[in-house]
Amino acid sequence: MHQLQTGTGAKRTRNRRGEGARLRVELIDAAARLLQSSGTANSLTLRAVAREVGIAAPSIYRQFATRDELVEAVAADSFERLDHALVRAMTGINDPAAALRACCTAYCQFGLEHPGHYQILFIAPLALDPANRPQQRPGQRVFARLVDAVQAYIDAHGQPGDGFQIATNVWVALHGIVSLQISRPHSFPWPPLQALIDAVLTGQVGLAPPQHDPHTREPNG
Amino acid sequence: MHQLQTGTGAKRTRNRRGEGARLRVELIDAAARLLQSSGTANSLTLRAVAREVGIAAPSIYRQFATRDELVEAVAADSFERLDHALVRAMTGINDPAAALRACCTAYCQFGLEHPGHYQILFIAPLALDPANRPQQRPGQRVFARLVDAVQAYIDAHGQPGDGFQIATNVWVALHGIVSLQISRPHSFPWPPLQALIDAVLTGQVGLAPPQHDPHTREPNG
DNA sequence: TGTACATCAGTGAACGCGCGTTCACTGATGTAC
DNA sequence: TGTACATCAGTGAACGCGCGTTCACTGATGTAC
Repeated sequence: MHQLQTGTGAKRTRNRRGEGARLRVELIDAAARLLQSSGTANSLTLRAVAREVGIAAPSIYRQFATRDELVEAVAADSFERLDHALVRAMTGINDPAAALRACCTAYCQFGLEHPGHYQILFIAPLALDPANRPQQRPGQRVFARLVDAVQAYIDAHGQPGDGFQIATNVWVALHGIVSLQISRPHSFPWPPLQALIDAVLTGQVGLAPPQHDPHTREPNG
Repeated sequence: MHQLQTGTGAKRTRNRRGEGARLRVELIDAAARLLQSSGTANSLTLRAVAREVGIAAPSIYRQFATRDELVEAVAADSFERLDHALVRAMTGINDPAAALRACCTAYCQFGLEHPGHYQILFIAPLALDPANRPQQRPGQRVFARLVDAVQAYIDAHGQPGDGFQIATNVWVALHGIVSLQISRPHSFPWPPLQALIDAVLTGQVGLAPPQHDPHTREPNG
C-alpha cells in the first residue's frame, strides 16, 4: 500500500542509477490510482499503467516479467489497503459486538467505495503464482481479521460455534452484498447497506443491531 | 431458452427467404453454448458467436444493431434457463420448507454448473436498455420465484417478516456463495455447498436442515 | 407456364483500436584507473 | 583531478492478435406479370 504523487501531469524524471527498482512502487501506485479512478478492474492494462506513470510500456518489464506478475503485486497491495481499513474501523472499540459490526461495515464500505480494488481482490480472474501456498497469501490476513472478530464475539457471549466456519458464512454473505451492488447498482431496489449487514450478523451470530445506533444510517449517504 | 444443433461441425445452410429472423435464435443458442463450454462470460464476443453459428461476423447486424443488444438477449435467455431450473427443482415438493431449500440449492447449483451464464446475469457489465423498466426485466421473475418460496415458508410457520426483504437477504447471501466460488475456486478451503446454503437458511428464516437428509451431501460431488 | 426482377440472407475485405510482448537501441551516470 | 567505459534506466518501433463495426457486394429465391 503506497501513496505517491498524482501521476498525470508533470513529466517524470528518471530514477537515479541503481534505483531503478523504485519504478516497481510507482507502478503499483499508478495501478491503484487507475483502479480507484476508473472503478473497474478492466482498466488495469500494462499500457494504461505505463501511461499513468509516464513511461513507455516496455519499461515495465524491468520490474515484472509479465502482466500477471504486476496484477498479483497490485492485488497484494489492495489486500493491504483492505486490511488497514478493517483495522482502522475496529481501533478503539472494546465491545466485541461493536467491533465485529464495525469490521463488517468497513469491509462492505471498502468494496463499495473502491470497486476497482475489490474486483481485483475477489472478482477479476487472477493468475495466481502456484508457488504461493493459499495459507501464505495476503488475503489470508484479511480473513483472519474477520475470524478473530467473530471469535472474540463468540467468546464474549459464551455461545458455541466454530469461529472459522461462522466467519466463512459471514464473509460469503458480505461478499454477496458488495459484489451484487457493484455489478448491478441499478437493477434492484437495494435496501440500506447497514440493514443488509445487520441481517447477516443477526442471522449468523445472533448479533442484534443497536437500537438507536447512529451507524444505522446509510454509511455512504 | 433454446436448444439447437451442435454448431461446430456441419456447415450451415442459409435460411429460406423470409426466414432470416431464424438466425436470431441460432445466435442466442450459439452464445449459450459458448458460455457453457468456456465457463466465462468473456468468451461472448460477436466474432466468437458468429464463428459458432458458422456465419460471417457482420451477418449478426441483421438481427442485432449492436453487441450490447445481443448480450441483452442472451441474458434474457439465461434468466429463462435459471427460472426453469428453479421451477424444476421445486416441482412436486409440497412442504414449503423443503421447497424453499430446493429453490436455494438449485440457484447455487445453476451458478456453479453454468458459471458463464451466471456471470452474464449477475457479474459481467451489462449495458441495459434504459427503456426496460426494472420491474419488467426478465430477472424479476426469477427473484419473484424466491420471494414466493420464502413467503410460503413464512406463512406456513406463522412467523412475522416481510417476504421480499427476507428474500433479498437470502438472495444476496446465495449470490455470495456462488460468485466467490466461481471467481476463487481454489483460493479458499470451501466447505460443502449445502452447508453454506443451510447456514443462510437457518440464519435468515430459521429453517433447520433435515437431520438425515440425503441432500446434505455435496450436490456437485 | 415462363421469365424478369426486386428482395432478402448473408459475405469479404477493410477500418481503427488497444492489447501484451519482443527487440535492438540510447544516453545518462557512477566508477575504476 | 580527468577521462574512459561498463552499467543501468528507460525508449521507440514493430509484431501479431482479436475485437466491434462499416461498406459495398453477391447470389439465391419468391413473386408479379
